[in-house]
Amino acid sequence: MFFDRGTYEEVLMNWINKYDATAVYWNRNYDPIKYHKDRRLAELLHEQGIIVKTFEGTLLLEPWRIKKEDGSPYKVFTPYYKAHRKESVPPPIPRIKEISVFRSSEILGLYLDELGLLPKIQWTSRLEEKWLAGEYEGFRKLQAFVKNHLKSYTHNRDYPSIDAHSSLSPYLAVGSLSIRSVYHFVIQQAESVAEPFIRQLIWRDFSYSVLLHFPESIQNPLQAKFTKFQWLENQDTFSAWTKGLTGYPIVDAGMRELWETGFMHNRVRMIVASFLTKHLLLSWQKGAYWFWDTLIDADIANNTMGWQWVAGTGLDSAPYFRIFNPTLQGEKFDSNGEYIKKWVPELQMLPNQYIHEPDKAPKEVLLQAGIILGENYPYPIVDHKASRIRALERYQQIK
DNA sequence: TGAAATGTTGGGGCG
DNA sequence: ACGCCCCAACATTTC
Repeated sequence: MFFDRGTYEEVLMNWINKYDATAVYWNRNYDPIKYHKDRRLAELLHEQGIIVKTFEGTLLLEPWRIKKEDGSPYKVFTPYYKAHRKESVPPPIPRIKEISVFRSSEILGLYLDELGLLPKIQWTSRLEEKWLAGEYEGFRKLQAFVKNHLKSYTHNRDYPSIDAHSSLSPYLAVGSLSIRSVYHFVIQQAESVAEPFIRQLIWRDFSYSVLLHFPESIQNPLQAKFTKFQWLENQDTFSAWTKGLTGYPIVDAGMRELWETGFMHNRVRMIVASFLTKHLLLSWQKGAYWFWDTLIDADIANNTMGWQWVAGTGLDSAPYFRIFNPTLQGEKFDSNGEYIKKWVPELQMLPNQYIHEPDKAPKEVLLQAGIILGENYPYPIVDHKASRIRALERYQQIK
């Protein structure tokens, strides 16, 4: 791998001239901005007489491949999924054994640290502990997942304290692991074992298909009527949310897991997103931007679709009245508080009975657990019942 | 990929 | 023994 500095057209043309390159190969990228940039680059290279070959390495099927009979894009997942399933996913291209281009010692790139991009403060150490980069590590995770967790995936995937997910999302997001390799590895298992996971992979294809047809949905609600929705502006509640200081343990645990590891369990992503948009009435765009900034697996299509789904502004999204109760969600999916205690250590001594609502615990119990509400753990920043009613009223106006 | 409110049923306590 | 009430427990409707 080599580094250089400059706009990518400049750098590439410079290298092409320097090494007399005759062809440039790359994998297509479907982030709308990058996609158009790549298209312009291809034209530029073409004009210069350079051969350009691009490949599919990001999705199971190209985002324009699955369309309804009338040629319009699917807007609902299940029919998309069925149509997708009728197509066959091409196998990955075999590994290239040898590239006879030039010796890598002849290439004069910059060293990574010459770019001045490495952080001066060592904030990445927790991330590096959890995530090893590269295809080898991604494939190792895939093997371990299929061997140990795929069978129980459907049953366990909603429980954040159980290690039942694949952990492949960062590798897929940055492209260090080919999704087609993942597909063809998983599909060797019995259909009933493989299919629930494949279905999740197809959500990813679906989100790219939607994004391709509605690129402005990164910024704007897919349902136009939500353009006039008045989200609140409140730096205090937003800041409490980002720091995991909302007083709702499951929300706080999720936000702190995100901050420390760049990852958050999917069930908890839905809970914290629902809390931001419904309980705090802060815009999903604000939440999406925070996720984009902090998630190691940040993926523009998945992120956009996920947030629009929760906020109820998307095409095939949760109805406006579907508001998660953070206490109930905690009780259902982290019943013994294991996940909460891992990420919110100040609640570690609190008995399970009160772990999802510390503010309901009797004084003696809190004292015993070393918790002083308002000092080392916050009171709930909003009242659940009141915020639920407030959100329903606001959303009702849009309906 | 919800939760709350409301409706229905049936067992048990009790006069 | 019987009717009445209470209220879980479950089902349905509504937001």
